[in-house]
Amino acid sequence: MAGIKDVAAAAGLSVATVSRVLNGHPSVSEDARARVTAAVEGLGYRPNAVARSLRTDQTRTLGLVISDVLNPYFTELARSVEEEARALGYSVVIGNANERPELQDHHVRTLLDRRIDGLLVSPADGSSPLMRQTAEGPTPMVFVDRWMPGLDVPVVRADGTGAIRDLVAHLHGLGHRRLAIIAGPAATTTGHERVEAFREALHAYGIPLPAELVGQGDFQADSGRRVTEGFLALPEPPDVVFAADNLMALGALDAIRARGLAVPDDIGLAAFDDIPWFVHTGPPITAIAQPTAELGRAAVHALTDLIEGRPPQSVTLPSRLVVRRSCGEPDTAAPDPRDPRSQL
Amino acid sequence: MAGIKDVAAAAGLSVATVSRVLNGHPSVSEDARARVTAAVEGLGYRPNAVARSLRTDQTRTLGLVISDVLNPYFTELARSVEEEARALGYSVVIGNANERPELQDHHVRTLLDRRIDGLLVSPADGSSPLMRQTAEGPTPMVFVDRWMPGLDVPVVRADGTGAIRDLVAHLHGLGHRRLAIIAGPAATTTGHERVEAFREALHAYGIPLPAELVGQGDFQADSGRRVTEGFLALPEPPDVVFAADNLMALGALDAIRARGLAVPDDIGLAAFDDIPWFVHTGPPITAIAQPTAELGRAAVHALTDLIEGRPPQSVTLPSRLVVRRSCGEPDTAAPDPRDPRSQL
DNA sequence: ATCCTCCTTGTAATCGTTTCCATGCCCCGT
DNA sequence: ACGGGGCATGGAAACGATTACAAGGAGGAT
Repeated sequence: MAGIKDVAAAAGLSVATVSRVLNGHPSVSEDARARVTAAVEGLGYRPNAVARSLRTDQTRTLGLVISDVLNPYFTELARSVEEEARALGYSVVIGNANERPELQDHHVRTLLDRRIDGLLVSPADGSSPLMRQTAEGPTPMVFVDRWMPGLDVPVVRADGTGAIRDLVAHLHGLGHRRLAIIAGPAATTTGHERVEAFREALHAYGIPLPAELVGQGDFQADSGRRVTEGFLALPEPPDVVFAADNLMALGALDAIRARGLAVPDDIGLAAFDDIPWFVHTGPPITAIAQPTAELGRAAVHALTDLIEGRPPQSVTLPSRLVVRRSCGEPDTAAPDPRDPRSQL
Repeated sequence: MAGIKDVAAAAGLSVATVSRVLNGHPSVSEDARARVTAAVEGLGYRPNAVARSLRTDQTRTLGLVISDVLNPYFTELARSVEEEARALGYSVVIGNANERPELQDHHVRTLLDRRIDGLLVSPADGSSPLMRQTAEGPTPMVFVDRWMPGLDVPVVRADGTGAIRDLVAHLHGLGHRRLAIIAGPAATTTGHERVEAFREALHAYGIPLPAELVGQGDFQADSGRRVTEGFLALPEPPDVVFAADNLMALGALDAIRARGLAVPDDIGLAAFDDIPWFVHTGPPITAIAQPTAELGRAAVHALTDLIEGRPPQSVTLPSRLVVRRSCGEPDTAAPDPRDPRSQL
């Protein structure tokens, strides 16, 4: 493969000049610029990014470690991160932790070894020592969606409390009183925050959240199924099940159907995280939508700010309730025929 | 950040010995090994992968360029590729082409610049000059799912003809005679192959496939919606619409509902590519399932074979029909309560 | 005791860039 | 005419690892 030396030889110039042309250095003659351009063209030369990175100590690459690629929420987050990063001249390398702390650490280590310029993490685990250490290390880092408290790392996330209050109001308006939640892992911020927000919102209506109506899930469909089976086996099953993420909601839907029950007539279902498919399920699922794409963009900005020496900004964006039919007929007489999420 | 020199100094040895220890070179004393290990531990040293790559001319990284991350089929493919690659000691960098040839080229170029050891591509476009050029270049390459004819590049893919025949038989058995298809872009292999297989399968039953029943989509939901609206506006609309991928099927479902029609009573719907959500739609959608995870694994093996100098193997795996309820009640009296896809 | 071999270690070249510094040149002001 | 200040260019030193080659030392065979 042709190197910069070959270009220099072909252009009859030194490698220094070729490098200057390639990097748009001002102090280079028109003539030299033209000769180099021609030689580059002729040889099909492409600079070796590895060598360049070694020398300049920057890779123009961002790392993104997410907890589960198969979760459409994270997929969309990843897409938006990549798009924004590309617009700013960075590449993105994604590491999928699969909700497993040791895999998460593996990816963090690998990315650090590769000398990425910055790291975007949605921690699968509340207490990874590697993460603490990384946060204190020289590589810029930003948390997105989930975070770890007590670290001096900017956080970009959505706040669900308002939307959860709206959801509870909606459910209460529909006459539901016995409400259950499938929680995420307690080790994640999103895992317990959503439960607490739910509990508080219920409290405002004087509704308690007893322990038997709080199921412990792990953000995967199977756990939603399992927890829901438990709810349904209760002497007094809940009126509505609220799943703390979309995958567990799907599992819950499975469990309800397997039991021969109908949504929403026999039991209601709502989910945190709205995904395009929720429009098409039977029935369409009421959900809390995060501004996923904006989160991705904001995270990239916070990270590049950090990398390029500007003061970074933690961001918290609001989520919003999207009412569909899985908890009973909505209050509005005529449901909007063009659901905003039906635009895939 | 600590470098190999610091380790050497701390251990009282030369960098050469340190490097040897790090790479498991046999000829190094127990004593040296221990001193180096201690120094590495003490300094928290991690080798700089960039420098290593420059010297050894290998990055232990694979590139994967797919057409659309938001398509669950590709997401799962990516996941399986990453897992298998990791098991073999490689990292994976994903490039999302978003079905746009110029973006695809951008990612291919970036990956090549980064000197990845091998490239896995599902071309968004049948005729990218860059792709031809890359195929002839020194970087090992393998096509997965889609491919470009006329290039000496191994192909790992699923064959849908058998399953499409099964689908047509199923539809015919249900009494459907007027069958339409939403095709993918003609520039992709999967785009036209599926139409041809469909046409042939119909032919075996003496059913024609007139031009007005072949809609031109682009593998995105919107195109499915648009094409289906066209079908429904026909003087004689089809009995069943077969979408060549899952996203277009979702668009079709939208269009049908928007028209106030019911699936399968008013019109049937089937899709190529089975995804977990098809179990939960109203009604569950009959689809053709590809062995996605196996495809990913096989692709990684073919690529690493090429990289490591073994003879690579093109692989074609069969797809299979998964009958659900979107084309009418299945023939079997009692539908299987445990749909295989309900395991997310 | 001498020589040969094997094992361990160190010195230094190398990978492909960027960039500091020195050099030569041209042009301008005096 | 001469000095000085750009400007364009080239030579060579990094960046942090791997590895070819050389060399020193221990130990066995003669």
